[in-house]
Amino acid sequence: MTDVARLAGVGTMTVSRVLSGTVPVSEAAAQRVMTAIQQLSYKPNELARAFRGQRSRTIGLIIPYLYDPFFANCAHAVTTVAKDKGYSVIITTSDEDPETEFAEAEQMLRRHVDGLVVIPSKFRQTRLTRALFGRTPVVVFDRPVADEPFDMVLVQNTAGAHKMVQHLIEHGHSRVAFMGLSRSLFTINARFLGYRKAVQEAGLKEDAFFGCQSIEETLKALEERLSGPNRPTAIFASNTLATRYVLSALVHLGVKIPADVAFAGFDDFEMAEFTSPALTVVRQPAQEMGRVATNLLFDRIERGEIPETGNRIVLPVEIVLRRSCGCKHRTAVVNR
Amino acid sequence: MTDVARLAGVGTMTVSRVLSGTVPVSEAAAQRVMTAIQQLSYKPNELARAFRGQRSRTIGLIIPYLYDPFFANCAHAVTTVAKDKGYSVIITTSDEDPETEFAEAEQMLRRHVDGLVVIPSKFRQTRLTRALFGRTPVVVFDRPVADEPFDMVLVQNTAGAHKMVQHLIEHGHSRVAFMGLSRSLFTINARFLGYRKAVQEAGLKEDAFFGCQSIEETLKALEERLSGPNRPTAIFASNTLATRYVLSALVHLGVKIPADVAFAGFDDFEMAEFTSPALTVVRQPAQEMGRVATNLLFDRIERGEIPETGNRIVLPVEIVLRRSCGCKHRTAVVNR
DNA sequence: CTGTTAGCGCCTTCAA
DNA sequence: TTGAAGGCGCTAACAG
Repeated sequence: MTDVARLAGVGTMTVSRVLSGTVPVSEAAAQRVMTAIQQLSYKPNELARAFRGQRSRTIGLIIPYLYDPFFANCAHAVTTVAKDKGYSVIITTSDEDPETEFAEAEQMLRRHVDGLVVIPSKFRQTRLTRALFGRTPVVVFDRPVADEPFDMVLVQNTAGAHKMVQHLIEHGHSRVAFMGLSRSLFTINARFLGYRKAVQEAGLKEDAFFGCQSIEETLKALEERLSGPNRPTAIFASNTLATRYVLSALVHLGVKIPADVAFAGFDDFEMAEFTSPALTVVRQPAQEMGRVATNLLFDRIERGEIPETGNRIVLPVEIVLRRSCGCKHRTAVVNR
Repeated sequence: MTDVARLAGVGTMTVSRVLSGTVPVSEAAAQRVMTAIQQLSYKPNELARAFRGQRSRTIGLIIPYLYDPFFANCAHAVTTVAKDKGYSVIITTSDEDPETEFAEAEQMLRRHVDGLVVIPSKFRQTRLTRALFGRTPVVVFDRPVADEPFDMVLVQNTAGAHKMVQHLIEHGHSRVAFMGLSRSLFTINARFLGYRKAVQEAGLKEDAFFGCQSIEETLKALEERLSGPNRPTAIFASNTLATRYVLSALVHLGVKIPADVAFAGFDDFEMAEFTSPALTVVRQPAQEMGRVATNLLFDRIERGEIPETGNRIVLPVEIVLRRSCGCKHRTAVVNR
């Protein structure tokens, strides 16, 4: 910058002012500065700028995994909004581990990000607290943090599952099994609650399995159930991973969908219409959620305010009726 | 830091040394410093550290999209390796646009990243040059940059496609169609070259379509071909997007796989075994590629060297034989 | 082993 | 409208 100033025959402050454009600078000086910048191909040092100023123009993004298409879609929206705002994004994965998440959040704070967007790890185990972040705004999404006043953006997990299971019941199924990973994941638990509500309302018995950690365990659980006396006639898988394991098990067991058992899942994915049969699912707006969360964060950053009690925004889901539930018609999308 | 030093009754340098751990500090002083850090819950300012020192302990990652599971997997590996090394990752998407890519690369340079990992946008259109980056190491992967001495990590696009198409031909197909997005994408073109080689070696006629930009265009192209005189009996789709569009078109046209036409794709994905029928594909090691590229980058960063001519590492692909090609046996993976 | 000095590049403050 | 001074938090280099 000193070089630019010297070449332009002005002080460094004039260069700074030309760059920021906030304070009036004479036309002539501005011209000379611009030329000098060109000639020297001067690049402002954002590190120094962030260090000196109050803003790093960087936000942090913490998600469980990037290889999961759902989280990747969320992340895509975050990076897109940030780019539009001229912000950089520091990204990291927590691997669903509260300790990693905590350490990564601290690291981002040490890097003085202007704000964070986080998909928190396991509910009631996450160590993220409002106090940890001081005056740095934070928006959590997809999953909430218990008892902390963060802004949060969620989807209708319970209502979506409820509606989906109702649909299965309307197909005449009286034994619907719920397949999930773990109740310690907020979304899975919320979906389970929707499942339970629908089942209870219909006067049916609930049958939930929370051990879909691997193909093997899922297969074992399904094998038991399907050979037992209260054989389920429909299965609701609470996320795409569970869906995959369930489908694998069903193929392995030679069970036909929807003839032998009907199937519905939570979370749509690109190939869902080409599976055999096409899958009926609850579709959640992954990118929309990331976008809303990030916009909310920028609101907070721009206003410099930390809310006493965070907003809670709940986005609607859609029911996508394909074939696995037993529907005969063409694919239909039902808005709630 | 001054506060910590005062509380510990030492100079700031001692605090700095305790933190970095590079220079010996007396046991007693170190203890007092640690206690003071605890008490004040002091957090080093990484921004200042990066600004002052030579290293920002940050790398940049530029990929076309994050919503594409293949790229997301690549990104996952990059962030994982970086985390292991104690580095942060600034991520951004180029949207396959050379201008955006260029601007984002400059932005990262202004942020003084220690190195960059990039999946370059369109071949021969990308504006990334060695000169742009000065002494900052760069590793490109998945796709090369023409005429620039970057380190690059690729997969066997041509050989994989060649082998896959050979397999189709071995099934007795004499008219194999190639479906792709655009020859301006390096990978698609490389796969096309493998296709062409296999077709020519078998003395067959090539039939390639490069307009799979949308379902509609793909449908139109396929409709023409399948109703024409030289109806293809097998289709090779050169990436997952093309696969999706082709499957959609085939469903729409009521064409049965593999009875009416056989099918094979490039790039495996999680649900490929549950499509109808299970898809035969070339599997590329997405995470492995990201891992290798990032390790290579850290090598460069640690050695502080910019290669005159970049390394070119080519990773092997696998052929995953499922049902869509016409194979009757169970899924088999063939290493090349 | 430890402290002092100095300065990274920028921008806020103040004075001209 | 412009420039000079000063300092953000940290660490390399040099004393001690």
